[in-house]
Amino acid sequence: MKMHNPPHPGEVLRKLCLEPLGLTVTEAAKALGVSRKTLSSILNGRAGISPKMAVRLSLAFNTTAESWLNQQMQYDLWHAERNRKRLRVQKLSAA
Amino acid sequence: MKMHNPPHPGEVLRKLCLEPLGLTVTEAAKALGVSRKTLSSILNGRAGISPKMAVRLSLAFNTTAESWLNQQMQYDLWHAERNRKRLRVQKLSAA
DNA sequence: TAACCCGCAACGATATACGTTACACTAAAG
DNA sequence: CTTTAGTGTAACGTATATCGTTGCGGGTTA
Repeated sequence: MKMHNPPHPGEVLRKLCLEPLGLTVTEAAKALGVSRKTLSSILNGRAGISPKMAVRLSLAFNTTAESWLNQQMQYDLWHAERNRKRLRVQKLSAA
Repeated sequence: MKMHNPPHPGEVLRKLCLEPLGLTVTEAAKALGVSRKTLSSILNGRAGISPKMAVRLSLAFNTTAESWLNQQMQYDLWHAERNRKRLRVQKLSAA
């Protein structure tokens, strides 16, 4: 069981992509082809990274879309697992 | 570049979980705590596997939620990559 | 025939991604 | 001090997605 809160991918994006290149949010949003608000929401953890956005990031920053989606998945999964005790689910397979 | 269409996770779910246990859709849906329609949509490729659903599957079938979300991610990513040429994105990092 | 299972259409509630516009705050430059 | 650039974010609209309920037609089986 992994027990530490995975960072929101937006934080990583800012620290690893925008800051090293000295990019402003406005500049990066324009280059990515999205609105400033859309990028800002991601950077501040108010929106997730969609598959389409992951592809945009891969094109702009020469990375893999998979790595971005993977981070998003880990983040979503961690939050979903936190509430798993509230789900009433019967076991269907033998342990 | 991976070039083969990844299967929809719903197919895998049916083949690897429902059929081996001889479960009907109705039974499985009840055990998972979702409506028959919800599960049917997933099995027939009309809905994706959400993080919450992945946790339900992990509890019912003694698997990892990550494996289900990973399959969903590969599926979504493949479809997003297919249209990446339509995205107007500027490169921001040196190759 | 009757009981059960299935896919699916229709409708609503809720959430997310994305856009535009507008406002207030900050920091830097004139 | 005034102007400007950058930022966060609220409001509002649109499109799409998950998930629920209800109901219907078709298939299988007892």
